[in-house]
Amino acid sequence: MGKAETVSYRDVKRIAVERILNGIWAPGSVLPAETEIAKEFACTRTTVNRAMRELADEGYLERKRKAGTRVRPSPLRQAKLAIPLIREEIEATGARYRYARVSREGLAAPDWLAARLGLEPGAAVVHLTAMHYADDRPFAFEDRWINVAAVPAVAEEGFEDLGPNEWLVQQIPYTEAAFSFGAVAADARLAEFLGVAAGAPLLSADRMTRFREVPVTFAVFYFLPGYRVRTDT
Amino acid sequence: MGKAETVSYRDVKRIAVERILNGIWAPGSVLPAETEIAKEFACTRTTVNRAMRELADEGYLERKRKAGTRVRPSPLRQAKLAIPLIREEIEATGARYRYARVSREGLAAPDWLAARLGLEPGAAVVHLTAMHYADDRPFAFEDRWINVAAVPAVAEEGFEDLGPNEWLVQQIPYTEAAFSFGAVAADARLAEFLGVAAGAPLLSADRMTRFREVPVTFAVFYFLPGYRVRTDT
DNA sequence: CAGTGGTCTAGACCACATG
DNA sequence: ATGTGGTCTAGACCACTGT
Repeated sequence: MGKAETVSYRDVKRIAVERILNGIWAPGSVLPAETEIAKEFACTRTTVNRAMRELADEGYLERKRKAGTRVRPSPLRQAKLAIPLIREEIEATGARYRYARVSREGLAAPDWLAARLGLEPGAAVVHLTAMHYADDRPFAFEDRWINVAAVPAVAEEGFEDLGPNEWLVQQIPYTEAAFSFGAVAADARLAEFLGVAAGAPLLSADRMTRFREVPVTFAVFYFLPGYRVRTDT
Repeated sequence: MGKAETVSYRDVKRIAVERILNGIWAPGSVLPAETEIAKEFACTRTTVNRAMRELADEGYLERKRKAGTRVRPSPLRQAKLAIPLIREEIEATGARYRYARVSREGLAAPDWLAARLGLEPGAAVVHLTAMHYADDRPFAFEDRWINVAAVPAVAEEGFEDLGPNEWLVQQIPYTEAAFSFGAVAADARLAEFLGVAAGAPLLSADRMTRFREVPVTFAVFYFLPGYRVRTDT
């Protein structure tokens, strides 16, 4: 009658989550062994294993050999952030994106930057500032430093037309990045460029990027008051 | 001579990432079919499949049935955020955590809240405000609304000693949450509680929580200037 | 030591999307 | 129509770790 032919790992996941939510598998308690569950569901252990592995990834379960699988006493809270790629973010709203370079300068890394990136003091860097507009309204101000040793071609690039992010993605597509978010008050320069009052609260987003452990770039974006970063979920 | 006995999906992943970073498998290009790769690595397709599936999860690859596996033209940037559980965050720094309720009030949901949570207008809610201290210095101000229908026991709870987050986790351990971050200026009340000047830039973190689609709670946390949220990576 | 999860193999069928 | 990934089965050996 039913259409059940084979049991999918999705089925196992669904039912397992149901049991966790219902408290049938209570927080902290140990689940039956994979072989047991496989027997109950009439599927192979491989299938159960995949289901349980994913549930562990998702923060529901904790697994240890010999000790077994247990329901996380307090659920692991994790959220995925989609990284704001400014151009796409603006165009997704239907607005027209515009980039404008403010300044570009090659110089020796100041101490704070060298310390932050782990560069030798005085290493060559390029300092770049730029504005991003949505339909000609200010959207974000970018303040970026690029490690010349990591991307020698940056010495020849003026960034007049192409934003540094898009340029860098062409040069070094795959990098590791660390982010942080905070609130800062607009100083006179930021206030002018963003068209807000001095002291206005801005969301600042730092981004540190490495390629094979080598620091590539450190960028700070300042967003207009009211802008929010959201999780996908 | 070598110790190679079997090929692990980790080996496949490692080598695949290496090839992507080296440009051997260039952005946008199509990889050989799983059966081909399995032949090359002298392992089963199952093993290749797991490696490729995880690399797709991690943002390196894009997979489609028939079309095959290709290297993401521009890498998918995603970051994992560990959710700030204030008590743990404070205690992790070695500071002493202290919670203090500011106010608690049962009332009908105001329109903006009903709209935001998807409640019927006038639904019963509890409004709670509280302070979180680190070593008796202000750390964050919490402004929270709880849907009584989702957690009837909240009607009996005063939150004098136990913070709402910890209480809620006991009541409903497994929930779905959506977050957003932004910058706001401290109003007079926030300035007083946090010990900063009015207008100071504060990081605000919203958190909307549901259980089986039912809205449970909406909370906003305001953090002192200087506070930053970081990704794990 | 012994039990549990971690992983690989070998083979099969299926679903989907492209041409 | 056909090729590619998606998934399941059945069985095996191994690695870790609690007792």
